[in-house]
Amino acid sequence: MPLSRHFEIVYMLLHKKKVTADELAAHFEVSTRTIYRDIDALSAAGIPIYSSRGKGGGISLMEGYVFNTSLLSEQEQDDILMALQSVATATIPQVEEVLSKLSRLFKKEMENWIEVDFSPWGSQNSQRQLFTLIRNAIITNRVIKFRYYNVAGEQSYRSIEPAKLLFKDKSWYVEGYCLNTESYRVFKISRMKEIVVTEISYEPRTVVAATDTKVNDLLHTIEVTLHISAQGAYRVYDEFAEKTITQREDGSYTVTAQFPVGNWLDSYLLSFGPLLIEVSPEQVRTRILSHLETMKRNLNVPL
DNA sequence: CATGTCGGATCCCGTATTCA
DNA sequence: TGAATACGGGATCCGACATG
Repeated sequence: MPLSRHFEIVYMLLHKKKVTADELAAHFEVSTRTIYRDIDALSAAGIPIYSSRGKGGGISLMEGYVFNTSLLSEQEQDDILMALQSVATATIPQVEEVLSKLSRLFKKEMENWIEVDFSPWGSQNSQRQLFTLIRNAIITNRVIKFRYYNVAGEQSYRSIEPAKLLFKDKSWYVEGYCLNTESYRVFKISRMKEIVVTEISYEPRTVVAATDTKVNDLLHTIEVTLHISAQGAYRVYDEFAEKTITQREDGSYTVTAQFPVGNWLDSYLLSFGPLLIEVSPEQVRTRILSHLETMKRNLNVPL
């Protein structure tokens, strides 16, 4: 998928001012020729990328060019996802802006830019249908009713005026005005059962408050601090919001972010492999270590 | 259509050589 | 001695063709 590679190239260039085509080729496991074609595409898309020849040369961005890093902030990714999935609903102002920014960079099929995986942990195919159902309810302004299980496992029946679909931490959420509690709430789609789109229509309410905290409350999250080596730059900038990242003097990164507690977090952290230098808090570190011990035993690696 | 391979062109730069 | 020139290695660039 070339578009995501284009993004990564730009991000690498932002943080290492000069990179040779060979390095990029090795990093992406493609040929240098392909890298040059990417550079071509990027500069054709209006990114001030240039390369200097000869010894000590390499590919770099124009001096002083500050890429709008908010381009990839979590919020905007969410917006893009939403926009891509429900093109007709473009009622959220930021979406327009983000899409035009993107289309300026990548004029062509940006449908492929992000792969939406509706079933990250298994074969929950039904989530896709739910998603479509809720999306249609939003578009047509219909109240939906459903049975809901909260974090504590308690169930309740809700009627909401759905306002917005959110994609966060690998799951879909619907935000809406809950008629039972008369307030805006966020619901995790996978915990919604027996969803019914009613005939009752509603007038879209004016302001939908941004609800990062609400979503986090819902998720049982924990604040985790990661120390990731400089070689992990592309993952850091790909996967974390700008404001959570601090670069150290030696080029490595410290990231502090909210994560959902559980096995997913463990696998996620393990996926960093040698890029991960430190992790806190202690309880998370211990879990990772015990996973590694188990793996060692399973694979019969001598201690 | 994106990618890889090949071959060659071109450039930059440090170093060695030549020349006035 | 100092300036001009030659050379070679490292790097970008590009076209043509093959592959899947």
